[in-house]
Amino acid sequence: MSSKIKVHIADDHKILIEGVMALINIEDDIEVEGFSLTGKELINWSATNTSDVLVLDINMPEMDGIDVLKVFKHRDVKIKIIILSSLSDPKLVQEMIALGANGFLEKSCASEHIVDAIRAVNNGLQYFNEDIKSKLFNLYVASSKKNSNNEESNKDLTEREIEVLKLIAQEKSSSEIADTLSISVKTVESYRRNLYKKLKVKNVVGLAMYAVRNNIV
Amino acid sequence: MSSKIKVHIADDHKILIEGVMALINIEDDIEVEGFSLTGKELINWSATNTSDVLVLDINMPEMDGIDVLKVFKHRDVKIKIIILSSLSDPKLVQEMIALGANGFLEKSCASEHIVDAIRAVNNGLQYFNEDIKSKLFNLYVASSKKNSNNEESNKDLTEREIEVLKLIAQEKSSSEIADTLSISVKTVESYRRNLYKKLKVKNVVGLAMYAVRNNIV
DNA sequence: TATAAAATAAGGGTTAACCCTGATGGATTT
DNA sequence: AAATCCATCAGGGTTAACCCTTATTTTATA
Repeated sequence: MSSKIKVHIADDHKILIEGVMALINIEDDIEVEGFSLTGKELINWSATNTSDVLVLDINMPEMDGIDVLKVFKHRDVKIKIIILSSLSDPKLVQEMIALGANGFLEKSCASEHIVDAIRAVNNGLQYFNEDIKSKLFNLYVASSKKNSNNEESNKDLTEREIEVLKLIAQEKSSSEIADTLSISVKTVESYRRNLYKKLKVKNVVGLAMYAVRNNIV
Repeated sequence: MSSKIKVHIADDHKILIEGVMALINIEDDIEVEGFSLTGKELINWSATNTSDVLVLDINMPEMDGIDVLKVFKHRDVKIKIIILSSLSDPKLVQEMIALGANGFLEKSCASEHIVDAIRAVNNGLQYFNEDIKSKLFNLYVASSKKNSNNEESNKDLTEREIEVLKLIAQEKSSSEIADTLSISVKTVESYRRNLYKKLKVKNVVGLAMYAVRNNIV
């Protein structure tokens, strides 16, 4: 094997750090590079140091794991991140994924999963336990259905109204739309009014939101 | 038990219908109500009949399963739908979920899964085999990261600009935003101008599109 | 400490959006 | 034949959006 996978651990509980270190030190392809006890310490560490994988506790005082992820994302820190958390709120997990987390482990999960997770993310894979996958999957299904329900309730738009809406969503003004469709500006304004009424929105922003949410682009 | 779960089967292969019927008839809480050999037959059937659960093959000649889902959705047909397919392209599965599918089974899966799936969707649950869940999960993670990458490329929006953008996306006017944030209309207009420049959009429609695409709502 | 960036605000102007009313010819449906 | 619905257009009005410039205070960072 070329070289060991370097792991940094961030948690405000010394006992957890030591536990994880013990688990990792059994393996001969992984080593603990160091640890941080607070978010700030971690940020400082990251300014001049790096590792292959970061095991990050989400609940830390002052600056928590989410804040750390934001800073890392902003500074484009290249490190694989495994989140450790005691609870698995899917919304939170969703946010952490968006912020660049590569894996997620509940603290209650079997301890040997940590080394599997480390190897997985180090190889560019994602690592989420089944429970999280199921919860996120349900969220995902729910949102897919919600989006498509909206889609259905607007079939009463006419062809021309949809054309105009499409052009509005392309940031065109009424006069530009009139030119494009070779009709008068007044006609375009009529369609706008119909769209406002039919879609029950207050202004052009509502039209744009509707258009993008229903893929009329 | 109150009454049996009624199942309708739609597939252009008689042999598959008979196989599924055989599997179902073993169970004493499920019964086959009938079957359709084409999409059109199924649509006609649905006009005057119903069942609790529909087992729907996605590959049928003329009118395929997707078309059927669209018609059902449009007519707001209330029936739980389990998709049967030989291949599990995640994009396709995604579309079917959006169109109202409640479960998904690969034809290659163990045959006893079909009755589990029927009971699950009849109880209002989703039923997807693990393989599909994993594939969709990966899609989901990928899209979350992509969205957040966009978000990053314009991280130069200030806190206040994001607040204003959020309110704009809620169809609020500059004066309403000024009230909400307890600042002057002129200040709000300053933020608008900054947003136009930073996001390189022409008008408020561009702002709305950006907001909804980056989940700033 | 100096410099930059963010949040705040104003004056003053042009244009596009938005609202109301009303109208006509053509297509479809009853 | 009557009633809708659609696509089209107009007059005339109010307000909000949009564009330019400038400037102060606070906060963050080099």
